[in-house]
Amino acid sequence: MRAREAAGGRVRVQGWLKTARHGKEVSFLDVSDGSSLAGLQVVVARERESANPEFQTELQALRTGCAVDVVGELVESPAAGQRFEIHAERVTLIGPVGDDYPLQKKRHSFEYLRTLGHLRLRSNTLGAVLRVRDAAARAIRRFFEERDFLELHAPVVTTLDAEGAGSQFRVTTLDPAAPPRAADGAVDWSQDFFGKPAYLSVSGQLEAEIAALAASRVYTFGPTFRAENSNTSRHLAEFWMVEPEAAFLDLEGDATLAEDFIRQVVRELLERCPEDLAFFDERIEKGLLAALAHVAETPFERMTYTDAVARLEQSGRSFEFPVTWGVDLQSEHERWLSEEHVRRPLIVTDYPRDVKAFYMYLNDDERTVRAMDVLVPRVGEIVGGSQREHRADRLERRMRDAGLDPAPYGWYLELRRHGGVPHAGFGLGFERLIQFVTGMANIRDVIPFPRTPGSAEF
RNA sequence: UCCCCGGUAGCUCAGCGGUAGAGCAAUCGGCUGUUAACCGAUGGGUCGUAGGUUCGAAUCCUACCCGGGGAGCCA
Repeated sequence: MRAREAAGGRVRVQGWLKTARHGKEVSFLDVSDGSSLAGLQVVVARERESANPEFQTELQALRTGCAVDVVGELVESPAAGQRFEIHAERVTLIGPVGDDYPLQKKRHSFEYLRTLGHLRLRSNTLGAVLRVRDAAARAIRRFFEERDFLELHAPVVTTLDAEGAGSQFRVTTLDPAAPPRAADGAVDWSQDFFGKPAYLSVSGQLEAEIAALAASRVYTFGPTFRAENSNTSRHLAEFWMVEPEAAFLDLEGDATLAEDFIRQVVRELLERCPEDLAFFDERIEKGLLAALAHVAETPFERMTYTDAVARLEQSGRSFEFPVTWGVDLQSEHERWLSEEHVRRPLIVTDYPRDVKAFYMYLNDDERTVRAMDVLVPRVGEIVGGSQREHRADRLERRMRDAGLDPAPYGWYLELRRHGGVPHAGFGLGFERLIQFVTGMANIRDVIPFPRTPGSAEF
């Protein structure tokens, strides 16, 4: 249905009615097949159908939600509101709707639409989200392809315990009512499908490190699972994550990669989804287009954690959680920094060692690690990444300091002992990126089928 | 998981101790090259669930369920 350059010729359109306006002599149907925000206006002159008595009754049934098949001539529209329209020669009602069709030709609340997971994708907003998601996914793959990153298919089921990435969903085939038990009464996981406890992956990072130390540059793009009981507009139990990992890359290069990545994806979306983004700008978040253009054109701000803390302390603002060096930045701190202080995306680097994961590269000051977060206005943290600790002795010491048993991570240490090199990567929450570029307030409305605590429809 | 707010017609909401309302949708009719069209009429609700207070509860109290906002955790 994407608009053609010129009128003329016989065309066929199959889709669903957004709205129907019936007059005495003429009916107007707005047909959409979901390929674009704007539908196509179909003009049905009643006299043309007068030879078909059945059509008179069928026309009555044409209303919002119906599926139709239209054949007619594409002509320039005489009226304002659309460039082209179809003068119908034949309109066939393929799928009628009942009186109780729940989507109306008016604005619905997103809360209500969430109760209609099987129909909400037909709404303007969710349809636009679907198209922007698709365009963003393509832009992401294009970005990495241009930079010679291999797409790595990391496993969804894992037996790794990825420290610090939240609690995991267990994967098991054991009978929950009567699992096999060892002599001491504990569940005997050796009899489970994989012979040991298994989980849905919370991150592909560790596998990506393995691959990066073989193929230099890789990225994963796939679903990720967190069993955290998080009830916010920014968290899902199942979400998509992009995780590049590159050998011979330090933190500065990692931050540059993240910045180039976000700016290129935004730039491409501005080029490829102008209609949908204009809709979000008008209906969802005023000023969105200007903000995105600003992101595409302006370099991100960068500062160290230490610097960020100093600026927060000098801000004169009273925060609910006081700022002191050594504690992680709170949401309110991140928001002040990106939304009010620098007013654009911001990369904070070199966080205190104790607030970050054990695998991050320890700086010479022994107090901070080579970590970075990309903070964007409105959404907050969109990227978290680091240069990884590639020095085996330091890595093992940090595991012990963190209270971890190095034994299960033997392979991880071995990767460093055999041809280890400096390497770095980051994780980007795909849905948060979509929130950022669409202005959608709730993450549940930027994924077709959201999974959250207590909710997993379809 | 914690704090706050809310569940009244299909949808969005008003009513906040005295027996249920509006707009939109639906149904019927009218009008119109219309644009979330417009005009008129009609139908439609055991007021989230269960208890309690009261002569009387949508309205006050308690518990639970569901939804939203914020926080924590993080992407």
